[in-house]
Amino acid sequence: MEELIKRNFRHAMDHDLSAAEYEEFTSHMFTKSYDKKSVLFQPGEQARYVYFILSGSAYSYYVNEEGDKYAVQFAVEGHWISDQYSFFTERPSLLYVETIESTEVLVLNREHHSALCENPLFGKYFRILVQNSFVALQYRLVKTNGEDAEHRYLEFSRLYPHFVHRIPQYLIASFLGIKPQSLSRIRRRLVQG
Amino acid sequence: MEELIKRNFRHAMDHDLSAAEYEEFTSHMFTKSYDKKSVLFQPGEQARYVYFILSGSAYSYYVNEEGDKYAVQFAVEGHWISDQYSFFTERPSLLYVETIESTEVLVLNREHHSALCENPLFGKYFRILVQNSFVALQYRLVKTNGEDAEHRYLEFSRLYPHFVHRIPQYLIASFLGIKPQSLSRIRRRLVQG
DNA sequence: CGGTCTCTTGACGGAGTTCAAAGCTAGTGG
DNA sequence: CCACTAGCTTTGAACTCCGTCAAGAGACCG
Repeated sequence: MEELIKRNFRHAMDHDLSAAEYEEFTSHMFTKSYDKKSVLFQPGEQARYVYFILSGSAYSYYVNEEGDKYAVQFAVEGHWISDQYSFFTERPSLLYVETIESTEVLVLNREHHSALCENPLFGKYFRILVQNSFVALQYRLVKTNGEDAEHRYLEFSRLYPHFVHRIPQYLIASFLGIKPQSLSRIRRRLVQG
Repeated sequence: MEELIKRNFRHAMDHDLSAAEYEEFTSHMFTKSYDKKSVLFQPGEQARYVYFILSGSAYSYYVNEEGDKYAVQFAVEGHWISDQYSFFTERPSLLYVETIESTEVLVLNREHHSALCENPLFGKYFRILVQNSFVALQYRLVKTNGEDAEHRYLEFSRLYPHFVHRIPQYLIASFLGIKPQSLSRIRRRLVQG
């Protein structure tokens, strides 16, 4: 777990956490374990926590009025996940967050998040996380809007190769905005011709 | 212009700018005028400025490899516009920003933006702006992904009623991810049936 | 008044959905 | 350790929405 967090800081900010910094950073978080397919929170509730995944995987998704499910974000070891909208505005979440596999997370609540942000190092770290979320979302909008499903799938495979064989196809389909049947057909086309 | 900015602060943060604060906020910005259809910056360039619109309107958009154009954001008086990704990361922009009408803007560059952020009041203001951008983008993804074009258009009309009769239809179509012909047919259906 | 830009309308085609059913696979309990 | 089941993936056929191509009608500006 220590190595995972330090690597995350190195990757996001080119900064090696000292022992004291690591201590401060993790002092108010606690670990929690979930079975597969556990719901961490749902629409209506506030997202009171952000979760750092230590092992396993989770995803956030939305269900529209017709009952169709659409994945918003996938997260594996070393990723953060939550509904940032709800977490920051304290308004009810629009999203579910649910584990895919059996998963262990570090939990951070809003008060401790704010407290950590008083330290410029951690403030900057969390600002970069928000910025990265924004960038990923805009990139997704820009690169997938107006492309057909095959392009979207190829782009997804290129960006997240480690997800392709780890996340169930019906979830990838819901991320791409298509039905599992369509993704199955696309994959067949790509293999055959 | 003064009223526009003060209203913006009131709306974003419930804060009434004092004369001194207003002075500090605007001291390093300058105004600039553009004809309609002027390009403020394009892909490849860095977005070195953020623009606050005093009068007129502008939008950001993306052009894919096939040459199709997709609007990302519209902005009228009292809105900010830029490519935040490029502005914050200093990497080349993915987007165009272009005026729709003849438009007057306040211009703020990165150095002065950083300087303003040293003041906690303005730091918070700009953090809220980024947060709002993120929220709007996620909301758009969540509310339009998987809906048909008619739903997307109705949602757009509901969220931005003032845009519907001010932004040309072919730009609204490009925002919705459809062709102008399709939007025309959708509008006819809505009026008739 | 002529030219360009925008919006409308029609006919056809293609990508993705829906409905339905069958094959796989992994996890569970006997 | 096997058998069964529930959930995931694949496949087929009919249908729907939107895109493409093409052409015409308005609107705006010089």
